[in-house]
Amino acid sequence: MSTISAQSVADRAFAPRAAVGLRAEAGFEDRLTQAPLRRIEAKELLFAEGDAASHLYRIETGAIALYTVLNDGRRQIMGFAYPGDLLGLGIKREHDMNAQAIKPTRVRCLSAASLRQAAAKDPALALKLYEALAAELAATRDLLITTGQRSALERVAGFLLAFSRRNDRNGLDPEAFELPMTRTDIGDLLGLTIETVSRTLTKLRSLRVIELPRCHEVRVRNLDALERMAEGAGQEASHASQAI
Amino acid sequence: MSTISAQSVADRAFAPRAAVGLRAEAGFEDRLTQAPLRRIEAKELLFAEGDAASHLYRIETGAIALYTVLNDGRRQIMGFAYPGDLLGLGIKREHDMNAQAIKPTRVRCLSAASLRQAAAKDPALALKLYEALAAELAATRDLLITTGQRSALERVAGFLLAFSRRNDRNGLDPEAFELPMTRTDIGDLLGLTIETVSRTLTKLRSLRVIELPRCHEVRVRNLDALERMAEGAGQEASHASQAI
DNA sequence: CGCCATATTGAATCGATTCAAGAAACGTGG
DNA sequence: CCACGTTTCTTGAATCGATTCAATATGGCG
Repeated sequence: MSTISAQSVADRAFAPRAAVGLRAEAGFEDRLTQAPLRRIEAKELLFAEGDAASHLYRIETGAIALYTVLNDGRRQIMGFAYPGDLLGLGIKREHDMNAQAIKPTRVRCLSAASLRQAAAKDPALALKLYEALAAELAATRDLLITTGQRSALERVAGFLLAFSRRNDRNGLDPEAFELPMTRTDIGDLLGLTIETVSRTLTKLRSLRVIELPRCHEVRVRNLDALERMAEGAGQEASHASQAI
Repeated sequence: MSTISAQSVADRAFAPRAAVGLRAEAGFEDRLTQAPLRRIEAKELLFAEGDAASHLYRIETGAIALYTVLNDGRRQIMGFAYPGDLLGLGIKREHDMNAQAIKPTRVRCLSAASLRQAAAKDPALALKLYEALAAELAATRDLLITTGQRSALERVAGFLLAFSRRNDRNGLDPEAFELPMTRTDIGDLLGLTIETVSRTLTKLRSLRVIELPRCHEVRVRNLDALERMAEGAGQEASHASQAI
């Protein structure tokens, strides 16, 4: 559910994929370390809808929200990008979304034109970009399942769980993390109002599943319960997985 | 909203993209016309979740639903694929979705392994695959906005509008089309129940926006109104697009 | 310290769902 | 070709989960 995150999808990916990635890694990583670094303040836009899609970005530190806005102001966040994630993978000449930092952020900027040229000559690089795009698609599909099918409790539980799992992958504490975004951001990601997000967090707290020392700080008290709630163990006797 | 459809996204794409596509078109099209044709009955699966992702498919005739099923049976349709659309664009070794024909369908089958090899040597082909994947991502994002932000009326109106526009692109009547899928399918795409889909269609009919000669046959009576409803002109005085 | 953003909580409402009953459409076999 | 059974669709009534509106509370920051 953390979306956009190539890492978050790695969970479900297969070993050979990583192996292929390694060959390309060298050249691509070189390219990135040489790429200019850009600093963005919280709330500043990295790019906006309609801007020329001149660069591919990689988040170094911080976090960025990707979103579109409907003509009446409703906003759908497509995902949050965290360190290591790539932004701007499309093939369009202009961005069709807004990318806004939700905290001070640093990104590496690669020229889209030269990257495209390089990819035409280097199949390993091309494959790497293809994989990154496929990962973004997988993350978007995850979120689609969430907004299309899940209850508020499942959405919020799943959202929190994604932080726990990301921490786990990164060797950090899977039972304590910070929410860098506002309740409004969470709501606009999950298709809920800010009030519902707040109420649902309160409910998880009163169920002793999480603690909220501060409103942007989460401590997981019962990871199993959180996982069950994300899967829809709201109240009903859990339907046997594949039983008839 | 018709999702997955490379065509449906072409609307929003830019001229140079098509130009680039043309060069690759020749080789790719050759490859496809030589590829074996497979016939699938209605309700038959082209592939299922967990199957080896051995092939890339292109729909020749018919229609296919792409979906995932949650452990408790809820189903999210990610999109419908129509003639010309590509299926199986991922990089994973196994499919992470089900592809089920919703009417008798014919598909061309390309070996994923050989295609991958060819793409490594032919940047134009690689770009074509990349574009197709980007189109699928764009379509999925559209659907995410729909399920995340829109009301039942907006969802159904937008869904119908996609058929109208597809017909328009194909030189067919934009005011008459057939719905190849069931109400259940529509509901599982849009994140609504079958009853809500039915009621909403009835509402559009009683508002004289559409006619339903048969339940799988739609005639648009007021395209403007349908477009307005898809954009959220439910009842409120439509907010000026970009006004402050 | 005090202010403005953000977050929480409550009460009333509303849109969509659920449960339930028919109606229509479809396919199949007589 | 019609009758039948089955599936799909429609419609109604009651319910429920999430939203809306409104009133505090909290907290980050100048």
